Amino acid sequence: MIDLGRLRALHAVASYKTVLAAGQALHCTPSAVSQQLAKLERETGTTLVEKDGRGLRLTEAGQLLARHAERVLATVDEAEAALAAHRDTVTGRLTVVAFATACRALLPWALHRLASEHPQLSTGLLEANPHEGLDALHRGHVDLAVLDDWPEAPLRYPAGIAHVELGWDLVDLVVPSGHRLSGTTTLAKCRDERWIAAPVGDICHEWLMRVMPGLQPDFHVGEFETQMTLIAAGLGIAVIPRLARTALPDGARIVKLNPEPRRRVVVAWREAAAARPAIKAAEQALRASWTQASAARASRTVNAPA
Amino acid sequence: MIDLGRLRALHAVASYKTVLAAGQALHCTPSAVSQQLAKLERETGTTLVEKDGRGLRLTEAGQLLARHAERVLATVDEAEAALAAHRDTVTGRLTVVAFATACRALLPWALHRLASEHPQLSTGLLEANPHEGLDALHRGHVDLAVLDDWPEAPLRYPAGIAHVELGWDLVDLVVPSGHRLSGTTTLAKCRDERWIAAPVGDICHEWLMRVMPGLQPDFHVGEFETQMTLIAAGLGIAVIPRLARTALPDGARIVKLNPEPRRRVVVAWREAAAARPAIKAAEQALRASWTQASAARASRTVNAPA
DNA sequence: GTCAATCATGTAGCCAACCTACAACGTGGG
DNA sequence: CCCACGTTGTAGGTTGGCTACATGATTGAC
Repeated sequence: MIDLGRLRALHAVASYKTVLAAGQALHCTPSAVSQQLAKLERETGTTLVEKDGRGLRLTEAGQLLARHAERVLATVDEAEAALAAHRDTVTGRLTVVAFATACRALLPWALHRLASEHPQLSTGLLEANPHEGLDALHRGHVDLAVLDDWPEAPLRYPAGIAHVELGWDLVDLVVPSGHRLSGTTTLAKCRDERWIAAPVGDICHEWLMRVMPGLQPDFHVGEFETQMTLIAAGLGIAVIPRLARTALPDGARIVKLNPEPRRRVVVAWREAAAARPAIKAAEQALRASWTQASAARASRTVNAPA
Repeated sequence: MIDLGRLRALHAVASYKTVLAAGQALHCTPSAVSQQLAKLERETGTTLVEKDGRGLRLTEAGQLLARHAERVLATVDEAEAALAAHRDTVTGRLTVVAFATACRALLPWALHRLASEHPQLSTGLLEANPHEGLDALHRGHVDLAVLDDWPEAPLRYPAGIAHVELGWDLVDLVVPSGHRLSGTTTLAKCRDERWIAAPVGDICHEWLMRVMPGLQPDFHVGEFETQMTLIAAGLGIAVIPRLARTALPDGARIVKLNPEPRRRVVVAWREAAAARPAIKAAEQALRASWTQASAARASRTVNAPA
């Protein structure tokens, strides 16, 4: 197939009328241009230029090919321009995986912000636990992952996955209103309570087992709202991250823990896609969403203290 | 600017989904394809492919560029196809230069034939003497030349000009009906006649001076028709090529010469343009036109003998 | 008419780019 | 857990392009 360099040479000669000028335009010697033309003629089996006095003149075939060359070069230019535009535009499709609480408390605002700031970006959301999320990210099923990373059961980030910390999510002990515990306590002192935990396999359950080995919860419930309802009904106690807590139902109250358990909330992406503007924009949106949620929690705590 | 080979590699990977298959399609090793992709990524500063299990997957930027690559490659294909079609099509513009007599006796039929057989060909005609014609051909002002080449004053064909003989045009002596000469004669015996010749500078005049050195014609007239009218009026004698002779006017008759003077009629073109189909087609048309004119002269001679 | 300027085009040689062969690595399936 | 599959890195040979210089041809001026 025809080589682009040859087409460029022909086009330059067609434009500048002389091999010398074409060479200057292409930043090379006229000899190089001449050789390119000669090879183009050999390769196409066509006479493209003819001598014309001191200079030369394109034959009809040469003019024909020069016109086509112009189209080809223009098309290549378009491709480059489109790629350059894509390179620094938040566009395309961005799929995010997040753990359940983040899906509820963080992602709606983040995705809304993203959509309004970047209309060309189409978004998607997948709820999954951090292990699944990391795997989905690694396999390219999603472009961004929002993960909860417990210090006592830390995640393993595969090579090629970059991550940054969004912030720390503190964990409170929630007990029925009339419960004996009050003020500040430690998890060790709660070992004999009736526990409400996440289902087996859930990372929260895994963490709890790691923090309190041998504990045998009486309830296994995934949604924190349900856990709180169970607490308010006086059936047991549970540890609940603040990000997951909306309003405290009647019949439940908070007991501070010391040391305060906490999990890291992390945003992760493939390093290969790190340069993509959509990734950076999404991370910014998540960060904004995080500070907004933190502020909301703070004001809620002030307005309705435990 | 982007290289075509890289675009081809990307397009092949986009089409065949795997570097291996793309390599087979491009008749090279997967390593070569991989390297092309890597360079394309470096050059564009964009991530175009990402690993996906055992194989790989195009990023959005990769898909974008692959789509554009398809357009580019298609445009290049069009260019090649157009050039190939042009290469073996009688098309474009063909300008012919011819000496005066050929313009009248040969070219009308030849150009007509050419136009009817090859509607895509546009033709042009320029009347000029052989020297001017050869120069115009050499300079590229015309594409084909029909020349009269007198053995006694032969043309010099510059390098790069090819020519073939179309045929020989015999020359007769034409005298007034009541003239003393009859049968067969020689030019030498006519030296003392009143001569009608072409204008000074005309190749026919040049030839006559070469054949009969020192001759001083009394009349200098370019058109042979006029010469014959002068002869019929009894004003002198002249040598007239058969190609230029239409009907013999009353008052003029032919005297055969021995040896019979003759001129070669030649078709010439630039060797650089020899491959052009229009050149060959025009030469064929001229040849057909020549045999047709010869046949017409023969029948006219039979029907109206001197 | 001659001479100088201008322009294209060969040639030799250097250099960069490309491709192949081979090995190493990671992945998915039995 | 191992094997097949696919990509990617590396070394080496080859091709191809470009430069510098010389040559040939043409034009215009003195």
